[in-house]
Amino acid sequence: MSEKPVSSAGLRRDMEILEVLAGHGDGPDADGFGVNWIAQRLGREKSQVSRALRALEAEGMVERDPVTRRYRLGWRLFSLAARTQQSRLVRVAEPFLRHLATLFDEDTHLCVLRGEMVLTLSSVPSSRAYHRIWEGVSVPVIMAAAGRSLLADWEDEQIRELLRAALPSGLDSAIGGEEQWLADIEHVRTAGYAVTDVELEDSAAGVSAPVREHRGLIAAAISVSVTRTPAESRMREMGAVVAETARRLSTALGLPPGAPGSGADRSPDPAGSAGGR
Amino acid sequence: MSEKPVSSAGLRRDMEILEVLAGHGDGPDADGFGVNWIAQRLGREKSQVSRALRALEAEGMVERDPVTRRYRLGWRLFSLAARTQQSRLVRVAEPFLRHLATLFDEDTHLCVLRGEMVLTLSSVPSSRAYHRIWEGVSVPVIMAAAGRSLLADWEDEQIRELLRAALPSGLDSAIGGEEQWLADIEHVRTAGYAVTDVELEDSAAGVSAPVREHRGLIAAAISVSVTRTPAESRMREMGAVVAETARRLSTALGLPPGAPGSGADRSPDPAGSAGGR
DNA sequence: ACTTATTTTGCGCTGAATGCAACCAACCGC
DNA sequence: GCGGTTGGTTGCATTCAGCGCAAAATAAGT
Repeated sequence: MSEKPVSSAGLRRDMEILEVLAGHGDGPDADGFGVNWIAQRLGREKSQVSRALRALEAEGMVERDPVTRRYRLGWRLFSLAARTQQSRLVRVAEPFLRHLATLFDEDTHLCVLRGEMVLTLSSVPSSRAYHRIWEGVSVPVIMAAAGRSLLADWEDEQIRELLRAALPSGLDSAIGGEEQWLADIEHVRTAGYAVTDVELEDSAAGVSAPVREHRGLIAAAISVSVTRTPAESRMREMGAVVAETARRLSTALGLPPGAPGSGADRSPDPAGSAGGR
Repeated sequence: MSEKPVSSAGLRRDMEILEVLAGHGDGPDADGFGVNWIAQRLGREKSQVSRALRALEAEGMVERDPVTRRYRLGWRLFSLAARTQQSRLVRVAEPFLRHLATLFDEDTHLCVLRGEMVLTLSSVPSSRAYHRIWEGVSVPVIMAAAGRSLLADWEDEQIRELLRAALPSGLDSAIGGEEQWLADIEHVRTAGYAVTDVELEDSAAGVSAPVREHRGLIAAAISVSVTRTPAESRMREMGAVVAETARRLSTALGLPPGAPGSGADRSPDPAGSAGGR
């Protein structure tokens, strides 16, 4: 009659504490929070919070600045998440891919970037008959429909470098020149998806959108290949849907609500003058 | 003298469970883990694990596949992890790592010191095929390529202490003796980077350089592992580039242009942070 | 259907978390 | 130096929540 004894009290308390520590935005955001502040915010006993925090620290869930005595989230959370993110990606993405595959009735793929190659992790085929199996196959990033989405966070300079290295011959016209690429990528940054016309023979055209993991980095891309190219407007429609799906997948992977385009901080050029090769 | 009332029992149990869920590599890696398997692996009561998992699920720390009934880490954990200090560091460092990875076409890592272990925060793989995933994994500081860079600000005496504690057997020759270490570290202080020959099997050799945060303290290290060892001179070239990149990253983190060697204040007693005991 | 494998639940008992208050330690202005 | 204020830890009796055992429920084979 009272309530459900669903979750244990101690755990709930710990989670509340972690949530407070995670919550940037209110209070002295500067760095970390003191015991008293947390206790007051949760309406709990100081002693309780103090002890809980010491336990959490012993486990590495939080860490304490030795000088300011303030707590913040610890390395253990990061470590746990980082080790699992990889395997989690495919599993969590599957229903999203299937949704798109049935919605458009086109082959839908999940791709990741490895070096300068795009690796297809999983595919959901359309209802139409045989398809080429892409799972486990790598193709050069400039050839893949998902390429533009996967590179969206790269510095323009790095992209140019990659393109110049990967476009030895006069293929420029075939897959679009450097400027076309940069324009496409800018489109990914603003609109959230990419539209490609002609690249690999098998997947003539397609739309793709970047998927971000918990840290906000682009971890993968959803790519829908289109066999018979529809009208331009239709492609854009599809792109918007794919982008939205990719965004929801990102959230399911733990990406916090903020910074969808990751416009947060385009960090300064790491290359600089270090040209030596 | 029986035991230490360090950490609470329930929390420790929960952490052990999470650690099992994060640890893919043994057991039915495929998808999550069942209650029984976890209980057996931890040597705990099934009932205990069952209840703990339900509580963790209610908090979103783990999630259960409704059909296979297996557990795996949940969105809440990832969401929290995204807001750690380490995540911020990773996000800022990523383009710098990528720059090095493409420049050398070698795996590039960002590592931090945690107690006497080196935790790899993020890795950017080279174009060459499959590599071991190091993200979220810790290795002893004496085994890591980044170790020398991370310890560069320590007092010689403390380094000796650490080495003596960490070198129980006759490994000295394998990874270089005390004096070799101190010489290497002195090299980091003067030249800004470290070169290591043979440590972990997987990352045979590499170069690394320390990254400093706004106060000038070493917060992390960039480490480029080299699979096929190139000539000595080439390694030194790479070292210089890595050091320069690390310095740019430091600046991006808020380090003022001055005091690159941070000879400013060799902090008197960092020993307080010593881990287990 | 039966048998096995896996997970959940009921329930006394014990140990660990709770809350209060006292205690400790900085920090601040004077 | 002193009293005051803020921030954090510790001692201790009470009490409640988690523990383990075993039995019930559920799923999965055969």
